Amino acid sequence: MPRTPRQIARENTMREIVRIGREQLAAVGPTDLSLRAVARELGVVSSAVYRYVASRDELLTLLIVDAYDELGDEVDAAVAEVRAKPRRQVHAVATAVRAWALRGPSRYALIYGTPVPGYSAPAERTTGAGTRVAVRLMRILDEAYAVGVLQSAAERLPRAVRQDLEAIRREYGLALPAEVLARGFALWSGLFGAVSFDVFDQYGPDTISDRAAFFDHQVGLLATLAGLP
Amino acid sequence: MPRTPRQIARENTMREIVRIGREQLAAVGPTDLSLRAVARELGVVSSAVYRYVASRDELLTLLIVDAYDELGDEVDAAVAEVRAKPRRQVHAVATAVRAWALRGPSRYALIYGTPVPGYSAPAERTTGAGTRVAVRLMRILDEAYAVGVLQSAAERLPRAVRQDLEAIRREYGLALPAEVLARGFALWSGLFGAVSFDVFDQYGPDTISDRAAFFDHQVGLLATLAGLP
DNA sequence: TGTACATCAGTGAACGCGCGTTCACTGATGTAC
DNA sequence: TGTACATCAGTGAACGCGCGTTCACTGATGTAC
Repeated sequence: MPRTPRQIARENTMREIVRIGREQLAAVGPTDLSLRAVARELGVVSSAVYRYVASRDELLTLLIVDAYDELGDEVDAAVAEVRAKPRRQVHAVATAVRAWALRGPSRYALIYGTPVPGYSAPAERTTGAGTRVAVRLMRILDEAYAVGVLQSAAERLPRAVRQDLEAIRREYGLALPAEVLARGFALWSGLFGAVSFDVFDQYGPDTISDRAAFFDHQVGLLATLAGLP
Repeated sequence: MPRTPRQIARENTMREIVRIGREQLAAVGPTDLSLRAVARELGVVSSAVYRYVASRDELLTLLIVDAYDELGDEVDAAVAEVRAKPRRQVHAVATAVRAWALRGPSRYALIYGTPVPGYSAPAERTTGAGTRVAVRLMRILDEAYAVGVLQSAAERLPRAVRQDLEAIRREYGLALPAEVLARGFALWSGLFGAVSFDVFDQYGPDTISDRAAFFDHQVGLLATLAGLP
C-alpha cells in the first residue's frame, strides 16, 4: 500500500503537532497547554488543528503517551547499558527517571504530577506505556530472585493485598513471591516520591546541596528495602 | 487595644475568603482557582476582593499555609491519640496524611502536587508550615533512638549528604545520627510517594482493590527501612 | 490518458466564556479636636 | 458630646487578554471510470 503525498503530509503534520506540544510543555504547565498555541506555532489557523486532533483532551492523551514512551525508552536504554548487578540496574533506572524529569518538569508533571483537571486519560491508550518503568523494576527484581541473590521477605500480607499481588504476578509471569513484589512496589513509589520531591522542590532552597548524591543515596536505601544486596 | 467593628468585620471577611477558597478547591484544581469566583461566592464585586488580598498569588499563599496547617494539626492530633510505640505513631501519621489527602485531593495537590505555574511561594511564609509533617516524623525517630529501640544504620554517606544532614540535626536538635536521618528522609518522601500514587490514581483502575490495606503495608515497609522494630 | 466527482486541508469569522487587575466613585465607619 | 476630616469597604465600568469549538467556505489532491 503506497502512501500518497497527502498521507505523508498528514503523518508529518501529526508528528509536528506532538513535537510542538512537547515544546509548549517546556514553557507552560500541563493545565495551560492550549490548542491555539499549538496552531500558532504550526503556522495555521486555530480551527485547522481539528483536522488532526478531535479536542484538547486528545492532544493531552497524545502527549501523555509520548512522555511515557520517551521515559520508558530512556530507562530501558540506561538499564541495557549497565548490564550489571541488579542494584546497579535499579540505580540506572532511577538516575534515568530523575534526569528525564529534570530535563522537562512539565512533561514529568503531566504524567506523575497533579492530574489535569477535567481531563481523564483513556485507560486503553495510556496504561501500557504508563507501566513501563514499574514493569522494568519488577523484572530486575525477578531476575535477582531467579539468580538467588534477593533477600527474602518474611512480613505478613493482608489477604486483599496478597490477592492483588498474586494476580499481578500471574499477569506478568513473575517468579518472585508476593511479599517481595510488595517491596518492589515500595521501591517504585518511593522512587517517584523522591523524584517528585526533587523536581517539585519540596526540600527547602538550602536544605540539600547535592541533590543528585542525596537522591542516589535514597535510591540505595530503597534498593536495600527491596531486598537487593 | 479594643477592636473596632470594622476590624472585626475585616477579620471575618478574611476568614471567609480563605474558607471560600478552600471550598473552591473542592471543585476545581489549584491552577483554576480564581479570585473572581471567590468574589462571587463572597457576594461581592470582583474588585472588592483586592481590599483583602493583593493578588491571586497572595490568595494561593494563604491557602497553601492553610492547607499545610490543617494537615499538620491533623497529623499531630493523630499522633497524640495513639501515644504508643514509634512504629504505631508512624502509621498514625501516614494514615492521617492519606485520609486528609483523599478528603481534598486539590488541596493536597496544592501543596504536594505540581507547583502552580507562574506562582512561586514566598519561602518565609510557607516553609514553617510546610515542614511540620517531616519534623514530626523525625521527632518520632529521634525519640525511638533516644529510647534505644531504633536499629542503627551502617551505610556510608557521601560527604555532601552527610554535611547537609548534620546541619539539619543541629537545626532541629536531633540526637539521631546522620545515617538514620537519611533513612528518615526516605520514609518521608516514600510516604508522600505512596499517598500521591494513591490520590493521583497511578495504580491502574483494578490493580489494587484494598488501597487502605495496601498503603498501610507500604508504610510498614518504610518504617522498617527507617529502622523501627 | 483524460475527465468528473469525492475527499480532504486549511481559512476566516464568529460564539460565548472567564480571567486578573485598574480606576474613579460613593457612602459608611473611625478619629481628633 | 458634637463636629470636621480621614480612612476604608465596596461599586461598576472598563481594559486587554486567551481559550475551545463550530461552521460555511475555497481550492488543492486523490480516485473511479
